[in-house]
Amino acid sequence: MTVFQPANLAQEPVTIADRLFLDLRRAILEGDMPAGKKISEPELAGSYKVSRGSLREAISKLENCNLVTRKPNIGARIISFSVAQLMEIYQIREAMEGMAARLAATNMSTEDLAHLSALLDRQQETVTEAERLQQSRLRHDSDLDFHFCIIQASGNDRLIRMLCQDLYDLVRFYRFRLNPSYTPKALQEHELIVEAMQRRDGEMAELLMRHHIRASRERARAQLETMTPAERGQTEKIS
Amino acid sequence: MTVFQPANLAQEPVTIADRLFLDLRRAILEGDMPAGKKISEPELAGSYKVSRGSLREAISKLENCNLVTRKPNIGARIISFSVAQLMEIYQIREAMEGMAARLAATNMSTEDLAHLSALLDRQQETVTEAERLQQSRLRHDSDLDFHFCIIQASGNDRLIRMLCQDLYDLVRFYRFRLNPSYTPKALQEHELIVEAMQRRDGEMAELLMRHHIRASRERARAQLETMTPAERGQTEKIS
DNA sequence: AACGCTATGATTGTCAACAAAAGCTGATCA
DNA sequence: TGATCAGCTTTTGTTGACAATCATAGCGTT
Repeated sequence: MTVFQPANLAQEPVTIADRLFLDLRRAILEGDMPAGKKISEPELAGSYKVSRGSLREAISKLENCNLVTRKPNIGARIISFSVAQLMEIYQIREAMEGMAARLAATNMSTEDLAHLSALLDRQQETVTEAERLQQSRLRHDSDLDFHFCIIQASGNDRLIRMLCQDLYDLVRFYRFRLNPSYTPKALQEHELIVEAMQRRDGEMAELLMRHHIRASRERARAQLETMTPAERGQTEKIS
Repeated sequence: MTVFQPANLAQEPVTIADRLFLDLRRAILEGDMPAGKKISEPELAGSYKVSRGSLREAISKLENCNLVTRKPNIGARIISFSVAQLMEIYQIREAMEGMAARLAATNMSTEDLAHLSALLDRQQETVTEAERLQQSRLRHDSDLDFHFCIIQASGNDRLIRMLCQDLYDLVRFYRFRLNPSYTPKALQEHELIVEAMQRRDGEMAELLMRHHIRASRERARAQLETMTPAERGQTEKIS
């Protein structure tokens, strides 16, 4: 089995609650439902033409993905945005993806490594192309692909689930709203990581991955500080 | 707020599904429900005197804790036991708790550090006492307390939640069934970690924590290999 | 005018019945 | 004898109605 599968671990939804969960998740991630908004069960159930029971099950799944929070007898609401939380996520990714890179360095098959390297080459071309088209989302997606590949190659199933299912939904949530600038530097860091993995140097791969994520965190922080208060206002924590 | 609160983050359950969730979780963790067993909704709902709706909500919460798995149209079952999965958990803890120790080294208040040091002293006494009474569970609980304190002191709320809510239920699940021997060596390693934190040396605290968890993993692995096939048979993966 | 209390409306939690799917039993046929 | 399929049973998914809880607005009191 190769690790090069689409980032969307798309298992065909068989149940109504499942389909609803996927729809709602997409809506939240892509900003169709504003961050921090309270969820009205009767209203949502009506607009999606499902019963409240199925909706509650879908909401429960969203809670697993950390995309909504629920309080007893009060209700659910979309998570709200905070810079502090984004920094926390970067810290966790630093630790976990560092470990993933270490494991991937020894576990990844040579052909998968070749594919990963090819992916980077394509990205190099895409960067200039995307730059021209102003399609930053293109670059972001390929950035996510890179990280997904390495995580998948770690071989640690639980690590994969914790990252891909639990944490990366949050990453997408923030990424969509921040639309961070994606510097060529990040691509260089990616290449260094792959080179270490090609040398099967797990220790170095981990160090480089941690450095890369820490650097990304600082780039995001710097970008946030340049944003106008108005831009941040929409996204600031609502509590 | 001090980090020295009971490991059971006990918020009084207000809803039936909540209370049921806590009951079931305890039952699973303490082995009242055998690992790998299929959950019959009508049966469980009957024995706990609740409706299937509430039960399903509780099961959904158990799924979040990674204590049960659910397949559509087939049902839920208690997670089953596998050595490979236990090793995976140790790897994740190595990465995440290492980061927690690094953060705690700079965040922890001096008085909390003093408390932690005192906790270790008490454990030192308790070890001999427990040794005499053959109450290995005593030692394990205090081991968990140690790790909980450092995680809580990291200050990273999401890291705390991912570890304390998601991963440590699994740790307890395995710990109850393996009943691992708790060597004095582990206590020494704990002391080294605290000393590094007292020096506010986050880098070293992380290294020592990672070393400690890696060593614990190898101790667990070694102990597993000495177990008879019969002992392991009850706990082996049922698939 | 400000604070607290009460009644009302809306929302969430809970339940039991219905529909659909999976698993099993036993009969049939090669 | 063995496999296959039909029909039945059991289990899960889904729904709408009922009960409990929370938020709000209006009133009265200090």
